[in-house]
Amino acid sequence: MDFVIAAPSEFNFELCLGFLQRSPRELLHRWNDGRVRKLLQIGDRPVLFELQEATDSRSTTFPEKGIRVRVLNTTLDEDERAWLERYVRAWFDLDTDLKPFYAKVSNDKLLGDLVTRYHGYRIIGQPDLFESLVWAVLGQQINLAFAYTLKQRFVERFGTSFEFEGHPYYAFPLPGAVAQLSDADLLPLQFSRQKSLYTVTIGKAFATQAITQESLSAMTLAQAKDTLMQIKGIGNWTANYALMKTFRYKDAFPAEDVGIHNAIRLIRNTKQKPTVDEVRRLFKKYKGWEAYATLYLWRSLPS
DNA sequence: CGCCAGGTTAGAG
DNA sequence: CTCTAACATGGC
Repeated sequence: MDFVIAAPSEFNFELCLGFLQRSPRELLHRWNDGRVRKLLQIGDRPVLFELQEATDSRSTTFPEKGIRVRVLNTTLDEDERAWLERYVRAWFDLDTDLKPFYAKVSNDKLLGDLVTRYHGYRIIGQPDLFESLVWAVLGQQINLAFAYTLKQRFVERFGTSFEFEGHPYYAFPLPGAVAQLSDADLLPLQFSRQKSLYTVTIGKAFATQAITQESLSAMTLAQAKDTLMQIKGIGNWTANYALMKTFRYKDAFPAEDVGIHNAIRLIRNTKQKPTVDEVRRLFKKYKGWEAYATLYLWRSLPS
């Protein structure tokens, strides 16, 4: 079965696909020839779907810009189809109107050129809060390539997989499984003791429902951030990263992020990186769009 | 080899 | 409250 999801004109599928193709170690989706495939669980059923750009301006049966969704391994009923459509819309942040952001920063010193060059680039979300938080912890204080190595080992070892046409499709490890892990499981994957502790702590917080995605989704950004930061290992950077990627708060951004700092340094062509306080001051002019300012700065970084 | 990496915490001052 | 050391190892 397949269907098309309409996308706004400020959407560039290729750029967004580029983000998903960042690391050859990524196991949570596969890509090939302009298409991306991902495994989800609907209830207890594996659902494997494929996305590709849907552009056919000659047709009047679907919009000029859109994403074609094909479900590969099963058939969905109407409720499930609607659920998958919402998932994809959220994944690619299709419901955000970027016009006000572009208008705001079109002449900005840092972002002006970037929003022209990467017009239609959107925040690829991480719809699952647990996955968002653990991935952020893996990325703390190490280079992204190594973070992907850790994630690959973690997902291979503790996630579940579903085979289709000879390829495995992985799902992220569930909190219940992660809560039962220890240093003995994670240090061999080259987690630091700190990452090991933080990962298991987050697993326990979700497994015991001390934290639930549902309860956080009802909070304000400040409330959600405070709640998350009570968990050991989740600081301001991690909380904001997850809130930006999972709940898509447009005003969330990880001010401590070294990628933001380096992007600003490179655009300004200066030797010194800005301080966190300076970044916060700079970002005041992006009020309401801090998450997107962050995205475009990240995109500006070399490879 | 040396410096840096999509930070956070605990402890000192 | 602010500042600093420790974490821990790959990537380049």
